[in-house]
Amino acid sequence: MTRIFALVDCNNFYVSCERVFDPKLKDVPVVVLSNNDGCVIARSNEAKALGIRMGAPAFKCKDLFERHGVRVFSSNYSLYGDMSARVMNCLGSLVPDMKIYSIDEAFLLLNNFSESPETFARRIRQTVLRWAGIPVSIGIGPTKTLAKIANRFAKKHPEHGGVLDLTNNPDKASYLKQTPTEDIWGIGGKHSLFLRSYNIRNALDFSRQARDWVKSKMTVTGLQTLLEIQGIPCLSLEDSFVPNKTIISSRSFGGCVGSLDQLKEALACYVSRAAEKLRWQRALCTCIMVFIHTNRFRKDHPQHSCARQLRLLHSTDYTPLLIRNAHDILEKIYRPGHEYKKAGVMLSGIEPRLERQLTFFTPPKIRRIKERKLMEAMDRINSRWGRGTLKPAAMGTVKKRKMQRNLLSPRYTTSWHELPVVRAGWHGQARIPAARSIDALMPVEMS
DNA sequence: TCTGGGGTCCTAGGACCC
DNA sequence: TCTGGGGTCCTAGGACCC
Repeated sequence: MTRIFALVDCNNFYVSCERVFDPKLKDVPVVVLSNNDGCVIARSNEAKALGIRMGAPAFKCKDLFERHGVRVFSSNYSLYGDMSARVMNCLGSLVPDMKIYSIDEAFLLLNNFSESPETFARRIRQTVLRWAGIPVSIGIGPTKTLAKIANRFAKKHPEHGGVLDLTNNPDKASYLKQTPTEDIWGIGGKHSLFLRSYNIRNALDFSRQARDWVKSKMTVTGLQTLLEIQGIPCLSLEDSFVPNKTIISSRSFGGCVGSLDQLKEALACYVSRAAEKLRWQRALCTCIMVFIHTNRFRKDHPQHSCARQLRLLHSTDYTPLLIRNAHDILEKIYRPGHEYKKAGVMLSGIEPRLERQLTFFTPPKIRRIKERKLMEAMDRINSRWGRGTLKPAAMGTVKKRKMQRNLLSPRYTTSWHELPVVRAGWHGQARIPAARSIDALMPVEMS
């Protein structure tokens, strides 16, 4: 049976989240910055029109921001994560087969509905807008890659009303022709330049290339993209609960860190966070990698970047053990006399807890139970009272590494103290209602 | 002065094993 | 002069995605 894939993509997601609660942001240029207010990672259409590039360093755009009155925000992941959950819950209530692809995207299967895929997609679009307050675009096609291409047109060209179906579309060739190779999902800058040298400039040109040639030049992943564009599905919807194969936790520092002790504290925080994610997916890891970098933009400073991996004696999710191992690695790779800008940890060799491979060094059951109870208690307390309520002492007690987040909006939906106020009335200063519709303020279940 | 964080998959080469 | 065949695992790097 031919499958019908739909890709639902939230428009300028982070900006849209800010706009739900602040109507003054409508029709004005808005951007959201990465951690430490470093780079531009989301732009409203008005900001895009000003020529602000994705990933542009914020300090280089400062003048432009001021000149055009661009509203600038630090990233507010509490808000975006919660809004994403609302959108996804909404989609999940409308279709049975769905795969969340990223914080702002999900693939759906649109087979077996009484309405036409396009009509149904328009209904999905309206529902998400009403329930979550977030505008989305929906592309439809016989493969995921074609659905992606359709989505691009649905988003860019308002005349489609936010939905485009490329399945059996008589104008498919024309749409492919209007899709530059670098805009094809799976073809990035390098391959796009390479294709250009062969005068392959758009998806239609690419779709006409020989399979053997594409495979030899772009490996099997390139071949997969070719077949998908030709309408032959290579990518399935997949299970939504496939565990990650690696878990990374890392940060750039607001300033620079030179001392081993400070790096150890930072690393303990990252390990602790990664181990939490590991336990969350009920898994254990067998490998741990630590990396540190100096600031690669400071050519005038001595540079050092190093990563080293260690295979653990037995699989684990026990934070103290992971911190100990991370510190051992750090001591081996650390070089005094350098100002480090970033550090991180990666856990890999991940196996489900229930399928644990015992080794000669696996601790006896009684100790494992003790460790499990300790971690469960810590996770429970932190989930009830907030992250970091209970933490390993190795993380330090004083917050020294401060992240730059000077332009943060309130956590409208996840903090009691920061809820939007409709009208202050009898108890003080007025905060104007923020939501586009009252539904946007309600948890999805209530709408 | 200031340049994010978290993932996936593929390939090649070296060390090592029998 | 001639020097096998078939594996695994690890590391490093590249390319891509959001």
